[in-house]
Amino acid sequence: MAPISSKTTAALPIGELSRRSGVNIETIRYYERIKMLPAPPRTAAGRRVYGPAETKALAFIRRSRELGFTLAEIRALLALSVEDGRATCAEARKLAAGHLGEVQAKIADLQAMERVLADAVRRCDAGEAAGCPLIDTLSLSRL
Amino acid sequence: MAPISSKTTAALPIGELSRRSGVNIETIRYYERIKMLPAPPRTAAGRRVYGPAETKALAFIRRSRELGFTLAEIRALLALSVEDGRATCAEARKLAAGHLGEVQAKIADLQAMERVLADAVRRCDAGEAAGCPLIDTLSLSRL
DNA sequence: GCTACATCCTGTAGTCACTACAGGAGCAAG
DNA sequence: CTTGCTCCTGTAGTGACTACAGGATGTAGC
Repeated sequence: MAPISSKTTAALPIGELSRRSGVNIETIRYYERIKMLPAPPRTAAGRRVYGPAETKALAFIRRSRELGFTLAEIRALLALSVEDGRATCAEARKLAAGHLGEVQAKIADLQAMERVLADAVRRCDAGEAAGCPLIDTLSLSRL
Repeated sequence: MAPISSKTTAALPIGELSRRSGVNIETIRYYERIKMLPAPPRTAAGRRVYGPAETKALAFIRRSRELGFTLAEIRALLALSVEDGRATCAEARKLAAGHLGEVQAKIADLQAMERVLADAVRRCDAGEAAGCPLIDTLSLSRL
């Protein structure tokens, strides 16, 4: 069995954290600048040293970004993640439900685009009479 | 019957063009600045006057934006729309097919997000044992 | 100790497609 | 003539990064 505190994430330089988290070095520094991530301790020479806390926060941010949350939303979620209790969870649920609605709306938008595009491409392949069906599709506006 | 050349779009000031096209005034001027739209003639006092050609170009751009094309892609499509011929149409088809692929990929991404979000919200409603299922979902990374 | 080379630092500017002013001029109606 | 609208230019801000420039530091081999 692995020891309780395995030292694999004990103290990482930014490059190693970047490699492990899949988050760009520049992006990590950017998160620090805009106060999404706490400023980590530094070596005598001024290099950042990341511990488990920062590593976890970054993983949280990355995961949230993958789910499409904005940085503003993630800031709120991060604040909620340190507290706990029923009210906190309800707050988080509300944020996520709102975001879920936006995701679903965006899917619907994209599916509408997909239908029109697929149809135009198909008509292009079918080789219609006059002109290009694709250009024609873009030219007609329903106004 | 309406006369062959109805004068409804003969010469519009920018505000009217904006209202009819649904494109923001600032956006129309922005398109002119980045050369997406040709610079229209001006009145003696320097005000823009839009004719049918500009109106059509703007409608083309708007329609293309609604279908998710980038301005760079639209620039290419606009160039193609003035030419014609089989090669031109094939070129347009290629652009649209590429874009269609991107749209489909984005839909797949969003659907993956949707699944995870919907599941997390559902588990939140179910009132699980320890902690908030939503925060937990965001905390665990598969790395 | 010296030389490469990798990694890190700060700070600034660029990306995309707008959007929002500030500060001023022109025009139409009452 | 004043009120209020539309229009003009030019600049700066948005979100979420990304890409340098120009320099300091760390590490490995000789």
